[in-house]
Amino acid sequence: MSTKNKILDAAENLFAIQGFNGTSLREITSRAEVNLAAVNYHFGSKKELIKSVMSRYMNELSPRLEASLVNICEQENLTLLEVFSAFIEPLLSLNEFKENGTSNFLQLLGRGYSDSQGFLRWFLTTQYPGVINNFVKAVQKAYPELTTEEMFWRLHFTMGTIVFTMSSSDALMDIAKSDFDKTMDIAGVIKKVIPYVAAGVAAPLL
Amino acid sequence: MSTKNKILDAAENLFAIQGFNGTSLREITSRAEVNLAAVNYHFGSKKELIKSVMSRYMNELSPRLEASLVNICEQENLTLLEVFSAFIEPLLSLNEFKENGTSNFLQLLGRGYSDSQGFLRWFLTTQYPGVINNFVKAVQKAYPELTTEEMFWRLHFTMGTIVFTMSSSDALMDIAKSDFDKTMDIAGVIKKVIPYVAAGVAAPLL
DNA sequence: CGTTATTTCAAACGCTTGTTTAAACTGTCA
DNA sequence: TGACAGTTTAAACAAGCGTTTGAAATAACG
Repeated sequence: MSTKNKILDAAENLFAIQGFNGTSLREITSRAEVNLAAVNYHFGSKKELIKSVMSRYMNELSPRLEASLVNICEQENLTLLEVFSAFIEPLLSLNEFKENGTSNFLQLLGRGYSDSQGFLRWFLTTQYPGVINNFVKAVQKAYPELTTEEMFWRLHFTMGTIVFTMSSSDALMDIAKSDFDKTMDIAGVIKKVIPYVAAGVAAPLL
Repeated sequence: MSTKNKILDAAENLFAIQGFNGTSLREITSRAEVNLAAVNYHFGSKKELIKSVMSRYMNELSPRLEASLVNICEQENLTLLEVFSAFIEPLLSLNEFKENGTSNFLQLLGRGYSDSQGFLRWFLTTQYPGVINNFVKAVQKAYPELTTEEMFWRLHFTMGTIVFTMSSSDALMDIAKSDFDKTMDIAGVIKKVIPYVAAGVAAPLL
């Protein structure tokens, strides 16, 4: 395995657990068993390393996501639950792409919204605008009465729910294990959260 | 104003915007216009300062919150929307206690879940257990079919929605202003989010 | 007043951070 | 073989961090 990939893998796992600010280059290079200077040699800076870690997932995910959403849009009598499921399916497929892929990616996404003053949010929305556009289109088809403004709010609430849940999923799964003696994985958590957000978006207008 | 309070105010605002790890003591003391060593003199350490910032709010909020929840529990035919409204009212009252109180507190709460490897979560749940207990009781009365485990998950989803929304409320309100020409304040955002989370918690069991 | 106790202050401490340097090593091709 | 590009390495860099120090300033009290 190349030095570059060793760094990407180590960085990804540490970033997911400890956040971007909370992970030092020395931790990364020591876990990757490469020299400290290798990060700056191969990526230029820590910030660029973060972008590379995210891009590796987004380049894999973005086409699948758009395809899945476009596909579901052709369906008649579309429900919100189906829309969200269409969104989730490519996410879960990241586990085939990489071990713990789904979990890592969603946790990284969550970190990106709280760490590093939102530069990751800018990066994702400007680099991958097709995803959100197709998602909005699908929701609009499933729930046409929803005004654009109301949808704006509810989709951001949904984003928040997912992102927050994933970034603290380890802690939540631990509590669930000790309180209810139920072992849970990321897919299980997602199964719990989908009905929640679907119902939220589908909430009746006042 | 005392040095201690100057530090608390400066720390609170900076923590809310930049997170705990992202804010240095030098930033805090320079904005508070006090000496750097004052933090360690008055609070002992940065960690204790964080606790103090949170305690100032929790000591104000916790009794009001419990009273409001106990009060609503006496009602017949309780709905989830009423339960959440009972929770929100004391939160909004923090604005009378302190300028930007509601917004700051909720943002800090959000930071506490992602920054500093969750020690704040431990702090809050062990120091203020009454709040969550009463809330669970109220939800249970409004929606008795919900199992304890399902409620655990949905309440954490709700927490995530609120916390994420509040921590990015400034950005969201800006977008709403430019896209829909609608000026929004924190109370307005909360009015939007309440039906969403109420519907989420009330989602039918599969 | 003088004597404590409390609070402030500038300066330094030891440590960690991301980044850079220049030398050493590796493989490739003439 | 010798030369050259690509890569790795140990060491150092400057800057920032939380914390500690001991003396100066201030407040409180008999």
